Amino acid sequence: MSRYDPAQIEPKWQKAWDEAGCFTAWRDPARPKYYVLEMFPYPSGRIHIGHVRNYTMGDVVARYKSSCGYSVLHPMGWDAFGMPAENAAMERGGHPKDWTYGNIAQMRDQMKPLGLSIDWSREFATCDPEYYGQQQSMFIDFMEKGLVYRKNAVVNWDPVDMTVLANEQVIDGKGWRSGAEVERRELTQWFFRISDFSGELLDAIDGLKDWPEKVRLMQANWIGKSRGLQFAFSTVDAPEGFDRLEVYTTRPDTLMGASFAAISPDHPLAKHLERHDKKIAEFVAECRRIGTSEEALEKAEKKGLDTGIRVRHPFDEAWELPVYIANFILMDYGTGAIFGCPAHDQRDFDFATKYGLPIPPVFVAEGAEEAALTEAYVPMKSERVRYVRGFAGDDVQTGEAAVDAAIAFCEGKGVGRGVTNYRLRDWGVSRQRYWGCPIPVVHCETCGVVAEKKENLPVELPYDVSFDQPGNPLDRHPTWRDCACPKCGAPAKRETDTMDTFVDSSWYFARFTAPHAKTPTVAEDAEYWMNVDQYIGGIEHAILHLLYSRFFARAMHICGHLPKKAIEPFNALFTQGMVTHEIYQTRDANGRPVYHLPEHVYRLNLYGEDVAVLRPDNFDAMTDEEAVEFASDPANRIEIIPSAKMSKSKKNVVDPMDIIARYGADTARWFVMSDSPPERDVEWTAAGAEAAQKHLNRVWTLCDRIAALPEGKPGTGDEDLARAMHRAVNDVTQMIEGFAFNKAIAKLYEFANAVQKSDASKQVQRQAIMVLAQLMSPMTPHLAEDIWAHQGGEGLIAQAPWPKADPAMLVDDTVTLPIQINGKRRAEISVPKDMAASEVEKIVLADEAVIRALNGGAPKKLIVVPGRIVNVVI
RNA sequence: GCCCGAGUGGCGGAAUGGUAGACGCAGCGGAUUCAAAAUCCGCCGCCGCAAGGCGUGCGAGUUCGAGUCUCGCCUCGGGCACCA
Repeated sequence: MSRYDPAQIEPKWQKAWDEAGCFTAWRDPARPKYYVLEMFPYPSGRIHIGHVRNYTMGDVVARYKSSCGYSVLHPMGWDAFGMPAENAAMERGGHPKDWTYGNIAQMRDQMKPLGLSIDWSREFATCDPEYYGQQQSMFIDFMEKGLVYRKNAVVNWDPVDMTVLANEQVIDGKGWRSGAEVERRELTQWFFRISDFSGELLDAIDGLKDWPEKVRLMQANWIGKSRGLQFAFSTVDAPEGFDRLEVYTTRPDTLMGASFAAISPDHPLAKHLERHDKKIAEFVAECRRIGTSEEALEKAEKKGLDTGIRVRHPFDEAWELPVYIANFILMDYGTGAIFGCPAHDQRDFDFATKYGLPIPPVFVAEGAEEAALTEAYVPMKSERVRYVRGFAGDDVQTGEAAVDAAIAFCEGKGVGRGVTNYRLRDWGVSRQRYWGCPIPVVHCETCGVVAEKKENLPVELPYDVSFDQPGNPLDRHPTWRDCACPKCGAPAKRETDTMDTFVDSSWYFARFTAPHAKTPTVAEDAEYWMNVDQYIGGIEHAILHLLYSRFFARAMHICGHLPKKAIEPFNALFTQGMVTHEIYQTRDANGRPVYHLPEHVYRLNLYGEDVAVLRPDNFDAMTDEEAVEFASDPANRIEIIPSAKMSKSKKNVVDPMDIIARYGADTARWFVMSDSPPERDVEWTAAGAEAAQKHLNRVWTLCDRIAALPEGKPGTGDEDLARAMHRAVNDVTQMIEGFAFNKAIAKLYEFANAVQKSDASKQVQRQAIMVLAQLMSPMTPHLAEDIWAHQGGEGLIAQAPWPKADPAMLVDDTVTLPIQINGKRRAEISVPKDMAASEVEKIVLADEAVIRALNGGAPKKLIVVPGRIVNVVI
């Protein structure tokens, strides 16, 4: 009798696949292609269970499609630039490059034992000069096509560390290391013109049929198309050059409810005023301390300052409105100036209340009378309301109709024009950091901003940098910065900004089609492999990464790097849920949170209370009683924060390597695919691994037992087992196609139970176990190969064609119909599948439970849903 | 604050508007064993001896029939443009 020993069989079959070249992708004109891609990982150093879940899902699809006869491309790479490498260098010394490549090597070593069907010959990291050099080349192409430009933009500035901070590094308005109040500072930065594509990116969402509806909605909302009126107020008492104030509104129908005008602290008028007015300067400075994130701005207390300037209402010269500077107005949206209508906007209402401004209603609910408001009245735009201060359209109309009428009216009067606006802003790609793709540009005193010559690419990052001072090491590098102007040859300075890491991840999927080419892509490879047929990744990337990639694909097409068909690069998208874990927290002397890894925490249930303590050094030497006693002391307790997305910064990560070492990869794979639906978050618990292991053992034992049956052994129930087999093939296939892996696994449990209980002939049992192995092979490929070989299967299961269900074996002759009385199930009957409804009715009315319920009377109604259910209404 | 999503037994979860709880975990009972592990068989939403009643976050509604559809809430999670 053989034993299931993953430690022995897993390396064996991985070697067999390698030797057979099972996973090397090649252009095969004879077969349809299938490109399956999981979002590539950031090389943090260790894979976590979320990676295992993500890559196993992709692997199931890749292996399944390969069995179905497709020529499959399933590559892997590394999203390798970014802040953590620099943070590590600052905290622990060392170099970001060494840290990153060291991490990649470790993670590759951790991933390989999973037995993923990856074409490792295509692997690359975005920090490879071979990759980012091509990215620089495309940056230059984008410059030539006018897709790139420079403008001023604000960043978070830490005045103590003298460095730019990411939003993540700003905590409650303070720098994460220095604790200093963060300021906003303007820098000249590089931008991609994604907003030129707003309309197209929005319209094309309709074509993304195989994307989750919620992602399409989120993208549409992010792009944020709005129709409104842009017009200018004429100003009173404004400085020279500011005799007009342009505002944009999506509710021009509320113009008669205007109560004030407000401008962003970054508005040119505000900037002008702060130079001459101390109070304004102080207020604007206060606004700038809020930070740059939209979340911070929206959550901050709404404040404003009256500038003393007035504007004239466009319909009434005598009607003047005060102009405030307000901290919640975004310079990037519309014109950076608004008029406030407090009656119909809660934020404006709060503002008007705070500063004692009038709140005139423009419309009231249909049938209601005008009355003083205690909160803003904001009905749906599609709702009909009665206008009491309307000026265009009907008295009673929907908001939509009123907006259209108001725009038409204003255009007719020469007050502004209807415009379509988008919320989407241009993509700022400049980062004042070392560990990123250098922007391949040179600043020359005579020629200005000049693109580097392509033959000089890649502009490689210098290795000799130090992280002992804050700020960008490229800025203070002694020689790297100095260069010759590509145009005139005079001494010039390199751009020291590097690119946002989102740029790196916006085209890697295209690069995988020709990963080592001397151009960004190769036409025939892109033509054959694009698009990605199935993209799989976290829901947290639903907006930015996917939107940037959609833009990038268009830009690459414009520059001739992708075919037209690839401008929407991902045919189907699946967003997997996240693996969550609870968080363990203590606080340092300054009250700032400190997080702890689960492996350093002893977690137990103490008299019904969930308790966590940090494991003391001598924890392993403690007896259970001592450990409980230690945990009982409230002084040792640490805080448990409810389960959240696993993140390195919160340290709530678990190590899948332990599971692989202990149970083998197939168990880990089986486990992460079972139970939770793949699109849903799953909280990590260790309990299920044992169960998965047990089941795989059971399947192996079953295989062994069947192999040991005497040849030609007759049996009973051949037909039943054959039917169960065809049913399993049909169901599991459907469920894999539909990304319902947890349900596929439930079916596989059922089928395994059926095989185990069967006393069919050896021939049928053998067929059943081999089909079971095939159906399991996408999830547990090693075990499946071993069963296949044990039963004398031909070749590798990885290369065997996917089994097909015989439709004739799927139909049952009789069905069980539940009988409901007034919608509650009361009985059931078994009838031939095709029995006429009238026949069914007769049987139902003769049923004992029905007769009892009717109590001699006749039913009000009798509903027969053929093949499903019967409902008797009394 | 704004946008998006999710809530079903002790737990993870099944359920084209049609038998709520498939499948698994945990638990309970039994077989095997000197004993244990492993394995196998059975039970397993709640209340109730039973008949029966109640049950899908809360409150309404549509329907012969609602976990599923509509409206209003509550709670939790994701994103918010420099985290990746």
